[in-house]
Amino acid sequence: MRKENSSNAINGKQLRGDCGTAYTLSLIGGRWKPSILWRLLDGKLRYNELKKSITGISERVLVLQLRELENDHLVKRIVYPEVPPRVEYELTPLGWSMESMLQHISDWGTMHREDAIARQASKEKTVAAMADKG
Amino acid sequence: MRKENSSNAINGKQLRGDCGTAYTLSLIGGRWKPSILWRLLDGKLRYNELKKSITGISERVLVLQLRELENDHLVKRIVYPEVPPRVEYELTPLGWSMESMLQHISDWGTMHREDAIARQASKEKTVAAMADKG
DNA sequence: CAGCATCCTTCCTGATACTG
DNA sequence: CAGTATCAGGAAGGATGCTG
Repeated sequence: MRKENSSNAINGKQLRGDCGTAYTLSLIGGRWKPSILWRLLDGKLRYNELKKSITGISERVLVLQLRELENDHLVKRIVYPEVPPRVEYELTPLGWSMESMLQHISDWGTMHREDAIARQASKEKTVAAMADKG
Repeated sequence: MRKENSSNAINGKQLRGDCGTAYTLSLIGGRWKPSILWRLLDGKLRYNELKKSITGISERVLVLQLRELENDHLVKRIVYPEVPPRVEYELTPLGWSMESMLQHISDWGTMHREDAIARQASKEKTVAAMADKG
């Protein structure tokens, strides 16, 4: 993914050595990877189904992320030698081993996102009130 | 952080709405944030202690990430009005609420990083063997 | 259908020098 | 001590057009 001799990559290695967290995040930290994995938890999907279900992703990025997930052995790519072509993506056992972890992450996010939104709203309210006065 | 009108930011919002996972990752997905949080799980630390304990991080980045963590209410910044100045960072209750999740993520990473390294090694061995033959 | 190639923009990161 | 300011480089992400 990264040039191995860039200081970027070197620091990344130190981090991975540092603790497992960084390693895990290097796998699922991509912008769209959680969405992809999340959808595949419901079962295998075709390329086009993935594309349509993830609003806003570009083809280029989708393919890139899928290839990375494939390289990391989280996702399996199955090509059917047909015309028209058909390609399906499904989680590998390693991918499935993430299920409870993804659930944990999602739960935390869902729970605390509410708080964050409430905080944001009250903040904007305060700003609005100040603007009213000023 | 991002310009709100960029398509980048819009897609980010959709993602956050998509599932809690993306929200959580937007908080801890930064390159150095896991390291920072991880260290603060051992107790509060001064700026310089953090800097020294995280090898390779630049001051600028450390400050930026700390500010983001502060804005997200994961970390509290305590300034002591002394000379020389002293600033300590500690986890907020919200930060502490991440503990088991971070542990989960770290455990997964530690466990499966071994596999990945082994895979990588056997791959390189194969390549080397092929090079020997060829 | 499933994707690759190309070009472009934005963002992130790091190094260096300076300050209250 | 605990930062800030500025600049540069590289990586990630996006838009579009084309192909087996």
